[in-house]
Amino acid sequence: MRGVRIDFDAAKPIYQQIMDGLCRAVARGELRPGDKVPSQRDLALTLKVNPNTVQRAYREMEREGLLETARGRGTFITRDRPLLEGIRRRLAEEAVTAFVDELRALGLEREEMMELLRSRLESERGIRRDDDGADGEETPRPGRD
Amino acid sequence: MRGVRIDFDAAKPIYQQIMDGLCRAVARGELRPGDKVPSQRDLALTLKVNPNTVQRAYREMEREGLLETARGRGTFITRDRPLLEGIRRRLAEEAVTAFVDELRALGLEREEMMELLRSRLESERGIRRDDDGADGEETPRPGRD
Amino acid sequence: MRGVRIDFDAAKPIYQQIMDGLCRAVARGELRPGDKVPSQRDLALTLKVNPNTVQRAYREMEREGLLETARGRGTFITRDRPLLEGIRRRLAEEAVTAFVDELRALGLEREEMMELLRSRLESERGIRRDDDGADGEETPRPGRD
Amino acid sequence: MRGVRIDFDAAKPIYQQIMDGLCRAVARGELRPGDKVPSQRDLALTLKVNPNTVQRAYREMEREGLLETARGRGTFITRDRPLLEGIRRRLAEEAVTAFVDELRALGLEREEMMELLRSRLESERGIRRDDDGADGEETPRPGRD
DNA sequence: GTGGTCTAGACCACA
DNA sequence: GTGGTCTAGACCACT
Repeated sequence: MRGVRIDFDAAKPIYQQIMDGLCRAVARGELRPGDKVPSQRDLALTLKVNPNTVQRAYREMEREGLLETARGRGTFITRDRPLLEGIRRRLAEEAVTAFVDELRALGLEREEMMELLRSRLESERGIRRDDDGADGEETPRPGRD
Repeated sequence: MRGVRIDFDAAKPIYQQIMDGLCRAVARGELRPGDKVPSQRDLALTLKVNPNTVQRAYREMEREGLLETARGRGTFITRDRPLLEGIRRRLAEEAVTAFVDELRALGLEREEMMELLRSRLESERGIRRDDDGADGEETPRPGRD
Repeated sequence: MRGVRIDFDAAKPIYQQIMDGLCRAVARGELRPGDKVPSQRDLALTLKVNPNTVQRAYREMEREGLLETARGRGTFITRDRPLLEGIRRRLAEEAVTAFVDELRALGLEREEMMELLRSRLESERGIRRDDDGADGEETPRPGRD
Repeated sequence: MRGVRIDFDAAKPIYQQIMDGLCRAVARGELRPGDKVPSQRDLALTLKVNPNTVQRAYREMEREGLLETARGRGTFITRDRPLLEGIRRRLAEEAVTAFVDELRALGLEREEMMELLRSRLESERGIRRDDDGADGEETPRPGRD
């Protein structure tokens, strides 16, 4: 859960930011099938948001099948691995679609898109060196609780 | 303005969808510096939206410098080419940033991102033929967020 | 919306009672595809519940596809008639299933079930005379009939 | 007690599921007046639930008069046959009430209700053969821990 | 301590 | 005026 950061000024609602954070934590393997996620109250405290907001995020994710709640015991990552993998796939596909659609709408050709991405990844190579943590991604995490 | 499609169920506000559509039309060269854009009333009619909504879109774009209003004569794309190019650049950069950030959050490496994009562009090569390349909206699904 | 009554003492959450009431109003044809449903605030006032509670009911029904919201204009019954009919069918099927399962668990045979239902319908024939339309509740709570 | 199945994901509290299961076992004659029921510990083990949960179920049933505890000897089904029969009757009546109310809310007429039930019983005739008739819960869902 | 429901009231964005 | 989000805090039920 280390990677979840809330941007209170973002256009995206907080509860969706929480969902995104959790989805990605699972996609990255930081949270594994069957793992317990923080209690609504705990997560609310650490993120400094209202418990209701966390609850909404959890509820929506339960609807998607990502989470399962056990009355009085807590909330858990589903053990349905195919579903988890499907979510990861879907998120990646959506990212590609958004990228390609947007750039095509701007009139870029295939080669330009590839080049744009390549140069970005290249230029970031140097930058992302010391900042591992400012972004919160890509670092292997220790076991929780 | 052919490429502007309004999705009334999308999460994104309609006035922003209009702004996006216009920005992209300019970026693509479909609308050129100094061109007259449709009157607010006309655009509202063709898009079947509330005139207030078009007005808001135009107002915001005027604030950005993209549009200029000549009282009594209509509204025009600015002739400030650097500004137009800047907008295009900004949109493209934002798209790359969103793409890279999202995929990194999912744990993908540089090579995987490149590969993902390449395969998508490859697979689309045959498919996209009839639909003019003027799609421009991320998710064709209704209602969700 | 006439049939929606809230039982604040029922075990079933209020927002679900609202959902039930609306579903049934649609099933009965009282609300038709494309109809506008009361605004969250209005319904909250008439039912004397908190607007948030109505909102939750609406949100869940939107998720089910029964409702559609148009930004700033209101909330509407979906025009997807097959879906509506499907909901009606599902509700009826679930009722039958619950009935049969429960009575079978009590050891009743087919004929007994039929007889039980017949006698109930028979005995109600006289009672239900004046109160038609003022029903819409399912709770087997005290003080009825 | 063979018929008691716990659905940990169901909306209904586990202790009530236990109560339901026991009530029905008695109603079906599987458990007879004066019979000893499993100790709280044993039942908790076989159902894989928390002993507290079984305790609560037993406590509530004792309150209803269905169970009687003989200190040091165990817990027994009451010998009060009228009370047992009353419970059975009550459960059956409640089932009928729920059924009729729900279908009426959907706008069905008496004849349609009868027909709906008849067709269901008919169609099940062939299917139910192997599974002992001891199902008793509405929605069969997976999910365990 | 866990999640679930509900209220009251605030603020925002959209049409 | 419409729905959407969020907070604060209360109370409940289950384990």
